[in-house]
Amino acid sequence: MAGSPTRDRILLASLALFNTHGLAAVSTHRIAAEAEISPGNLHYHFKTKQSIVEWLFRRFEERLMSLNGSASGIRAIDDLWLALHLRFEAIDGYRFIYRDMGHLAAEYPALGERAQALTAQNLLAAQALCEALAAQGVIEATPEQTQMLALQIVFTTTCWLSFERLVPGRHEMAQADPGMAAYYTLTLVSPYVSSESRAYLDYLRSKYLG
Amino acid sequence: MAGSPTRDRILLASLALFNTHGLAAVSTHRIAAEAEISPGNLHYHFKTKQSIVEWLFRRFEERLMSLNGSASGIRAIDDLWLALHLRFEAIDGYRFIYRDMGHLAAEYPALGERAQALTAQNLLAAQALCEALAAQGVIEATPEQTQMLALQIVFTTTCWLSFERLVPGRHEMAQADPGMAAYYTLTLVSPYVSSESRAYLDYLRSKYLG
DNA sequence: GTCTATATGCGGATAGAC
DNA sequence: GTCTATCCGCATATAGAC
Repeated sequence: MAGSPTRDRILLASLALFNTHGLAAVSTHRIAAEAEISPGNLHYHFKTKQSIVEWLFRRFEERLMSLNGSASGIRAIDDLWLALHLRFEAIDGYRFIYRDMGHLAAEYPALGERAQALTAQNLLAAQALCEALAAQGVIEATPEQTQMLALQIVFTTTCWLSFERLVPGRHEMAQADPGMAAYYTLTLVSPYVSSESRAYLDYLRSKYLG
Repeated sequence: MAGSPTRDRILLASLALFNTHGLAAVSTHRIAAEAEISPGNLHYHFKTKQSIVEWLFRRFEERLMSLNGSASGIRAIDDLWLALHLRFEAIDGYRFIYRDMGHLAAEYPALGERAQALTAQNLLAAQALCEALAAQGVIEATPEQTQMLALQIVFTTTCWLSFERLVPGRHEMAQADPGMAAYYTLTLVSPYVSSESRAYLDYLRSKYLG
């Protein structure tokens, strides 16, 4: 996966710049400068800017899909808490993808479709997760409520970090707050949590606030 | 507000193109072509592309703020249902703003800050709305739950239409579905709705599904 | 107010030496 | 693999005639 060290430096520099300044605002020249190589050398390793974005997107896909795969092991609230943290951290690491999805899908239609496919997978994983929680008695919900809860979770994990930049007091392109994101998501689950698990959920939420 | 007819045609053409193709992807030449005028004439009416975006953003602000102002009249579930529809339709009419917020804030920092300020106002209006619902006995929630519910509503109204493009089966840049958006938002409120209002809420939701 | 023609700059991508 | 130098095209914005 590392290929050559230079190749990897380019990907790392690109990721950092895209996350900080946005996909559209970062030129290949700037990437080359950040990676401390020449523009020509950059094009030796990646023929086009698109191919850089594709590689980053692939890594993002793989990371999320691996999280989706291990979603079946969730049995209790603290499993959910951990899973949410991991997911928000993964998305935060590639935050430019969802933040600049409009531009990304318009510029690279193939990636737009893959993003849709990824969302479909996330939805399936979230549904499996919610059904597992219901089966374990952690939450009490009708099948329709379970379905909607899964949708809420996917919507939130996908868009929350982008939204966070819109609430004043946050630094626009700077680091996000995965803890707050997980806290918010647990709030969505909260109305459906059974009385046995409620104490632990309240404990987790209060611990975050403190 | 209309100024000259040409000036207004430019704004209308810009809005349509931005909504369809995205802010970054639309050039001033293309706007001029859509408005059936010359590029030079466009710059007679608007010195810069930025000023076009600023005018559209101002209209968007005014529309949302007027909705925020009339939010105090909400007393029952069907008031909420109507208010959500109006809000989603307003946002849908200027959907490029939230969809391309990353690029917009990076390119025009002043507008990014105004978007933050607008979000703060939306949050206040949503809190007032939720408190009114609680005072009327439509919902039953602790102050903290009321607070979080307001946040959920603002998050959803802000980001849902952008998220919708990510779920497969939708046309990326095409028309959205405000009905589905309102349905989803009511689901968020649902756990807190008191038994007296629940029947009507279920009626509204089932009517949408049918 | 509206047009045509053009200046200016930048970003993506290439050529060819080392 | 890496560099410097350069081409090409597009987008914003301007100049000046009508």
